[in-house]
Amino acid sequence: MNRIAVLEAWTGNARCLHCNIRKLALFADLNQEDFDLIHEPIDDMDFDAGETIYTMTDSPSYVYTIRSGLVKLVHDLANGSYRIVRILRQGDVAGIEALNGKAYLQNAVPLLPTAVCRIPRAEIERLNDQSPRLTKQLTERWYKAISDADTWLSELTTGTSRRRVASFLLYLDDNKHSDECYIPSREDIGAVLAITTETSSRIIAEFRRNGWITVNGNTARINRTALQKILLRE
Amino acid sequence: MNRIAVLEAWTGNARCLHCNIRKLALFADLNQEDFDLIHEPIDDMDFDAGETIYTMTDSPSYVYTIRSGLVKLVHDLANGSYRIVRILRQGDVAGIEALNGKAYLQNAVPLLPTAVCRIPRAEIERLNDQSPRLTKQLTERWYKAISDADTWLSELTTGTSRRRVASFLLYLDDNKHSDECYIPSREDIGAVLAITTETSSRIIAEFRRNGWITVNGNTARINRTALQKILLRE
DNA sequence: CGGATCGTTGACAGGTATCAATGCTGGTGG
DNA sequence: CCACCAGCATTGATACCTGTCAACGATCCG
Repeated sequence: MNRIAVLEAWTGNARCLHCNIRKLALFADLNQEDFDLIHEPIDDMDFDAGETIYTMTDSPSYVYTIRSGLVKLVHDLANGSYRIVRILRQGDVAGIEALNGKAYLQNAVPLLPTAVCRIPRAEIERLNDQSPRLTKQLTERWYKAISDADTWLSELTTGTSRRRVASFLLYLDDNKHSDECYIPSREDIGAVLAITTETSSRIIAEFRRNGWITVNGNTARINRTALQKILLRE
Repeated sequence: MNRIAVLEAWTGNARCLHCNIRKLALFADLNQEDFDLIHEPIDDMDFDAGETIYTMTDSPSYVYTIRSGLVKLVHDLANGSYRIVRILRQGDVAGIEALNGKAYLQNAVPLLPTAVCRIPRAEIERLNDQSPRLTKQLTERWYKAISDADTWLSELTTGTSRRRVASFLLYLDDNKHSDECYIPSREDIGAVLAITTETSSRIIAEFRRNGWITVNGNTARINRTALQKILLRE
């Protein structure tokens, strides 16, 4: 089960108003008046890697904004394996599909220690009804979800597995915070790219031998030029 | 270039109110009052198979509701090939990402003669601001787009190509109108499943020889039980 | 009737999955 | 503190699958 630390209950609007990632977040455009409409608490929560933020069988009552960390969206398959359909990072929204009220479409699992703020669906609906300032951000989030899904579908599942790994590494590198980017386990890389663990391991190892990436635990430094050349060929 | 037949300009709200697919469409929940808010014309348009409804380079000024027919969303790749990221049918919305104002994410191309109604983005934004009755349908459409994208990503790009073809045929059969379902060209099947034209041809031919599908031009009758058995194995 | 387009099939090379074994590393308990 | 263990990464051998290149058949249409 998950270790969930509710750091503090939301009691006023000060914390949202002064949130240090607010310009990235769903509530970016809201003003004082909007925050006064919020009734239920918005909780900050911390998760360790491998815990579960939500699963497909949970009641879709919350939307999560990622304050820090990295989260994979995992779709379980009938045969017991799984696919990773997206990776979310700071400022991204997880579980936006809860707004439709049907169900979460995947399980959300942190790849790294991750901090989120958990927003009740009812509050988003109230705000959206009563304030015009949330609509734009919501549209933006839906758009990003589809855009990412379509990009993954068309770019990361096309071509040889070397091409896919190179493409995925470049994607991870695009989203890095520091000079090194996070590298998932070989099994997770396989689940993103629809290849086996062994194949992803072989290719990562080959890239290391070629000097195209320098792996350091679960991070790596990446030679973008070398990897981009593969995209052109394969 | 496309042959676009504007059947008639929208001059009142009678046509939308009495639209025979309205209960399926984006405007399902709107009332007389809402329709009175509409200023710009909503045009009915007919397209032949292979024409273009919109492309990624078009200004994202319209959202399209599909009245009849079948539409593929085509993502062009850098190397000249393409991937089909979704197939839309009656009641579905094409180009919902226009609401964010950035760009269409794919090209929309009919697989069959297709009738659409073309709704200016500005009208949807006006209605969404001034009436609460569009929000639910819009959320529903965003949800469906993501749900479909994630399902395609996780189900149709996983496993052997026989498994993928079987899975895709079952998907097509789920959405059929009559007792036969539409079968795309072998090249398009390949673009959906990330396999080559030859491989999809071989597999379809094999399924025919096995009696699991009966192809008739671009439609087919499908033995669901036989194909479902493949999904369990591969 | 020819030509164009699409579907089918063959041969073969190359890529990937599978099965299996061996390192590697971080954490745990004696 | 160190041996051990569990989990992950790596690598090898091999069979199978898929892409590639090529040829041929089927169908439609001018």
